[in-house]
Amino acid sequence: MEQKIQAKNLDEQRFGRVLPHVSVDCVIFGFHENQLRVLLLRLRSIQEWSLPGGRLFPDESLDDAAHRVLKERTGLQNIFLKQFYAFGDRHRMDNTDFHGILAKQGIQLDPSHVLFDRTISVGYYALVEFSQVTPGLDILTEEWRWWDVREAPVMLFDHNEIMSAALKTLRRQLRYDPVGLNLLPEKFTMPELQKLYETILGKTLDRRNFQKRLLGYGILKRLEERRLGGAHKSPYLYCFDREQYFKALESGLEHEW
Amino acid sequence: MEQKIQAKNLDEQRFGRVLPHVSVDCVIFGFHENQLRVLLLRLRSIQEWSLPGGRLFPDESLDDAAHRVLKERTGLQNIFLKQFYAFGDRHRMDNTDFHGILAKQGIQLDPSHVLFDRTISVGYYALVEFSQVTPGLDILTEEWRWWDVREAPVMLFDHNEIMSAALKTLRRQLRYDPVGLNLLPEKFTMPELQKLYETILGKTLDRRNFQKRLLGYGILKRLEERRLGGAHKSPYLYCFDREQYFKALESGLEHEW
DNA sequence: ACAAAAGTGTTGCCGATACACCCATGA
DNA sequence: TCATGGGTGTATCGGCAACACTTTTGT
Repeated sequence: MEQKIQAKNLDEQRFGRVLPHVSVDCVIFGFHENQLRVLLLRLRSIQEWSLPGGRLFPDESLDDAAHRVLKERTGLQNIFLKQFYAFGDRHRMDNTDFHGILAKQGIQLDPSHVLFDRTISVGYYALVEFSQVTPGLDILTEEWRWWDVREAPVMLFDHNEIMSAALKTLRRQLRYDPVGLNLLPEKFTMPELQKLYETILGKTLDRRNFQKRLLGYGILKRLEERRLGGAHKSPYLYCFDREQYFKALESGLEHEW
Repeated sequence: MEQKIQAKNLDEQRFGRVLPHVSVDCVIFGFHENQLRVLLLRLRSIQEWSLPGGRLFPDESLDDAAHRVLKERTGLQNIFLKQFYAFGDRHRMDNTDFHGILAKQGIQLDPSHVLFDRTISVGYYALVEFSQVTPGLDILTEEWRWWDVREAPVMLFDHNEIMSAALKTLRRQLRYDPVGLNLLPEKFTMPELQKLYETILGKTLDRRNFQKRLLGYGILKRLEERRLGGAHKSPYLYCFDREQYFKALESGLEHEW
């Protein structure tokens, strides 16, 4: 009975007023301790981890839905968020036996329930500043965690594939996306920025050439401060010159990596 | 009565077994007489032109649906086809009064009919060889026509926006897509290939540099033949070295335009 | 023979890479 | 004082753009 009520709540709160056959999934990237990470969550009673996602309300655009999911998951608004691909394989959801899982909990849902629909998912990727994120748990979510992209677990449905596609897009888009601005804190050093690029690209870059290049874009401001406490020579702090940054992005940051 | 039957047919043939809320739309590019063209069609009783599109059968992937639409429209199979964006604005279909149009014909459909659903559309673009296309008319289609992309008419829904987005993607993807191979006939001259690129990019290119660059990729084979009948010096004919082409595409054709 | 189009070669510039030296800091 | 990391400068190389001359063809 308890369970039945829960199923009913679940239905009304999450699935009562949503469109069938369409969803959004967000690959939320963060950067911490020199690792590129993704925010994943594990749904109640489901073993596999999954990407934060959700369905559309009838009056909501795809973009709005993605922003809403992001806000529900990270508490953040006005985040950099970009659609990158729609996943529509016929059997993309076949690896999960929802009926079995729910049955074990004594939850019965009609076979025509939205949850079992064959669904096209539109993928978005987000760049967020790690330290600002404090995900909340909702009724469906049992656990959340940041994973190193290289060590991501087996996920629900085709979510591993979606994550890989997001990463690939991110790499190709490095020139056009405000990567540093969104993934790093307000102030950062040149080596830190370089580490971010190296981590995303998965290869090392020449220190001197990197600095010349990035400064060449004219989108960084060097501050008077330096980062103290390091074991060696203290590096300068930089921040983004937002006005210049967005101006530069429109024309693309040229150059290949 | 006649009309009612038609409405019923329409329903069974086209909408009886499809998913609601999702569709695909194809921007089909061709090249003819030095113009980049798109294949548009006009649906029966609807004034505006539209992109060829359709809904998904329950057992069909997005890609399969796009290929099916393409085949229905052009008779072509194994065509270069690429997904480029999902369009999901809340009001993207608001500019058309289906109820009014159908009412004028005496066709009554239930307000919950799939046709009136709020729909997310996944955009694909295709590159086809103009001369090979012979579109067929189906029960819903009244007229089809190739339009110069620069002179496309006002279209249904947000189809103008979808077409623009496709064109923008095509330009950015010039390096990665087998543009020439799909849009030109088997054999072609260097000036013809250059015209294609110039038309897509919307700007003129230096003849000598263009030739050096394209030949530099090592994906073209020069034939012994020349194109005769021109008023002046007869140019060589080329064809693609398919093996080399696909090998080169994997690494990307480098270089920016 | 002449006009118009097509084939080919050379130069110079700019950006990216490769590489070396000096400086600051904490242990 | 030394090891380590951070700041800065220079030489070279390659790709692309700019550009000119010759050849072919139909009229």
